[in-house]
Amino acid sequence: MEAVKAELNKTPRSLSKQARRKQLIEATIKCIADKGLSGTTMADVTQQAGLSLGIVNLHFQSKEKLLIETLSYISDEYTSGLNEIFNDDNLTAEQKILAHINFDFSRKIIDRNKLAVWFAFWGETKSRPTYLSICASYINEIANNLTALFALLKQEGNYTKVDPELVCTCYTAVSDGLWLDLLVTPKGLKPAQAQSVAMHYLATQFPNHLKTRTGI
Amino acid sequence: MEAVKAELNKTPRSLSKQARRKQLIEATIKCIADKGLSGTTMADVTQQAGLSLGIVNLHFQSKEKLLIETLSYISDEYTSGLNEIFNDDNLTAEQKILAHINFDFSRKIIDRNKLAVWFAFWGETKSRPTYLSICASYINEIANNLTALFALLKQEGNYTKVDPELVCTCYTAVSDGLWLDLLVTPKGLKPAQAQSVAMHYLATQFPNHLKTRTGI
DNA sequence: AGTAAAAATGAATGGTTATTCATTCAGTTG
DNA sequence: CAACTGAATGAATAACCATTCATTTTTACT
Repeated sequence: MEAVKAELNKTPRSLSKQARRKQLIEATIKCIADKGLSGTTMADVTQQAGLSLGIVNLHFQSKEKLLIETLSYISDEYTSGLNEIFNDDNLTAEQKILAHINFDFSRKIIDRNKLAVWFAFWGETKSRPTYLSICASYINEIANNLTALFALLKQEGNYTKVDPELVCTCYTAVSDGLWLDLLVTPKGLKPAQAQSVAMHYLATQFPNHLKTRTGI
Repeated sequence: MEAVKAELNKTPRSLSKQARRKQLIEATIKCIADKGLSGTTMADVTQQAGLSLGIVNLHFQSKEKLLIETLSYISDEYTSGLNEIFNDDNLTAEQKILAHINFDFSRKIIDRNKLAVWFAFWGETKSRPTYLSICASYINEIANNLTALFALLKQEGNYTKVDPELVCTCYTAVSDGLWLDLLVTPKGLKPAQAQSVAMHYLATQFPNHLKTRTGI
């Protein structure tokens, strides 16, 4: 999240500090996936990182701050990936939508450890407003961008009956619901299947642009 | 969940025992919504119920068992409501689907306290297989019933291109995703809006039977 | 009313865990 | 190489919390 600052401030010391924080955040992701949010202790995290017990407080002051940084970390990864797509002037609206859906179901994003972290935090959202506030801003930003893309495609393809805002809400819900499926998997949904389900929905709205793949 | 047993075994004593368990489970739901799964202590639950500290261990043996019973409680409420619809021989396939969607977004079900509990447990699912096993069986049962209904409607309406299983997966994802929206609500989605989003999806598949309401 | 059984209470217990900080270790500089 | 600086360690601390159980209260039945 402070990658830029780290780049500029490039003494070996501070770089290593950045790296250590990242190492601890990634250990935290692993622990939350393995033991749940309530089940992860400082001892777990530091052991997972192969470091000593006191290290988290040294770098993050408190457990709570480590958790917040962990949520920010995966939020940033997701948002910045999408922004790259939105801001790529070489892509048409259709291509951006395709890139978006590809990204939503790419290995990097639907990694089950990270999904477990997402849902662990969402589950605590009502009781911890801080967690919500980290997500709230990016959720709205993405929704606005996506709605704009759907509006463009509507114009381009003369889909007079399409309501871009509705499609955005519905697509986002499909995507979130499929993420949950991928995490929970009693049915054993595979990433590629999940992606084609999402695609199937968009194809109902923009049939001339997007074709559903065969089968699920 | 053992309502039947309680009915048969109707001494005042056992009825009261049943009632006390329910009281504690409902206090637990409130606490999980207010303080999160990790933040809920025995003292919180018993205080919320207006009872003494030791009462949970008396009725549930342990905190873990209380949590499991709480998840079972809301699972059963959901499943039994849906089964009533599925098993109602007076309804056509179309009516059952409509009843299903109405139920999915009824006050009783999308109560934010209960949504918070659903997501709290789903967030821990990967690390606690017990939680998953409670949900897994009912998830598959509902999916089978719903798929069958979609297959019926397909036949009835000659929707040759509809894939009932795909529609079931997608509808379920939409519904789950909207539940998340209703819990998190940075956009402030209202229950009625959520329902019409779900309806909008089904209308893309069965346009002659289901009409989307105007606006979201 | 009297008694026995069941339910409820909450102080005490013991285990767990976040945080602190005196000490050790490693890297840098003159 | 010696002195210095900041990172890392982990034993000790203090707070928290689930569980236990001796005691009290309520209920059921005679």
